[in-house]
Amino acid sequence: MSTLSNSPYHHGNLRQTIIEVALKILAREGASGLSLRDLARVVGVSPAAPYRHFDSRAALLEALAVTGFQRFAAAMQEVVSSNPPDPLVAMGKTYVLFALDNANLFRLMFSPDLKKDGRPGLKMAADAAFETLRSAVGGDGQMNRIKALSAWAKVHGLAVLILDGQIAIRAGEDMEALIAEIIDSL
Amino acid sequence: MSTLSNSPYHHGNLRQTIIEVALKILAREGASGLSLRDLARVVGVSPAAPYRHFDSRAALLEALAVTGFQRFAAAMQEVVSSNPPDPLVAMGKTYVLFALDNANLFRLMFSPDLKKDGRPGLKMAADAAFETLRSAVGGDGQMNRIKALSAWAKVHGLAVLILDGQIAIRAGEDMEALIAEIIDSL
DNA sequence: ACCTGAACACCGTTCAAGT
DNA sequence: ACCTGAACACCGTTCAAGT
Repeated sequence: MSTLSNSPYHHGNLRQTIIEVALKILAREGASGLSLRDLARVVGVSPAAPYRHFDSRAALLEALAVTGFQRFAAAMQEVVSSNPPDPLVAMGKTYVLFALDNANLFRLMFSPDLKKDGRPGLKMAADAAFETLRSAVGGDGQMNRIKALSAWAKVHGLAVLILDGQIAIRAGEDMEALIAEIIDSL
Repeated sequence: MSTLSNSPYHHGNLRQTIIEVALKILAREGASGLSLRDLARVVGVSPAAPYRHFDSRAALLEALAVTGFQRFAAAMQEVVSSNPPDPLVAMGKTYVLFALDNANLFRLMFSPDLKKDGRPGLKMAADAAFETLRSAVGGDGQMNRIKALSAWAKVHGLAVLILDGQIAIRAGEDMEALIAEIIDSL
């Protein structure tokens, strides 16, 4: 049971609170706008407090990215479970829409700075998420490696280019329809 | 003619010197490892000196990214000029190899933080580079918009996934051969 | 066990002042 | 015109000290 104390962070929930607030700031400002000191200020805690729960800023970002991969994997699982007529196409659309709906989180998941640190938890979460993809797509042996990589590259590239604003919508065009047209050619 | 003075930056070449040194640091450390103060130290100038030539750190990064898009466009022009049997495939391979050979520069060119600032020079350089692509590929009207975007997404996605280490090489496999196999299916 | 306060070594940026 | 020196408001991180 939670107490009515106004210093609830002695009760072990600071870590979770930090992650939740950080996810909100990330969604609004992007990773570069997420500072540990500012985060501590928002949460109402001293600048040193987050270090009880995360080794470093990079460790916090890793935790956020891991959350992102888990949500991503869940979205993929869900669309597969719904037994769509063409699973590959359905997953491709979900992949791109997830990126658009979680733009800054998606960018963090593939951030080179995070990868540079070689954090093992991130790679594990990413591998787990993509294993979900692989098993759904190649589980029956219908696709070879080259075809699977081609499909992945196309879907991922589409997501990244739209996020970057490189693929812009034209007058009278609908982004979801455009995505569907491109993914349908898988 | 250059002087033998040991303070050559009164002669108007500090801007160019900064860009050259910054490109080297970028290649080694990535954008997050490029600090203006460190850069000034390496060049042998005060921390405020770069501000005579660049409005901000973001303005310097933009200049580097613009240089990147110019080199990228030049690489694309060159491969088209060599009249390859299949221009689309040849450009695709050059696209991916450029990304691998200039990893940190390529990442900067598509950096969300840079885009976030809405710097107009960056968008112009990017548009010019991709116009080169478009005119080479769609100039004869053989490709429609969907096919062109599909090819672009696939090539760009392949580059990004390899850079991120998501597409790893297997035993006895050669990365260039793998790229060729994937691009050949364009 | 968990958090605070103060400190250290950095940043990006500005601005008066020097040549 | 171009650069310096010093300052300001920030960082991430560490560490002794408090409860």
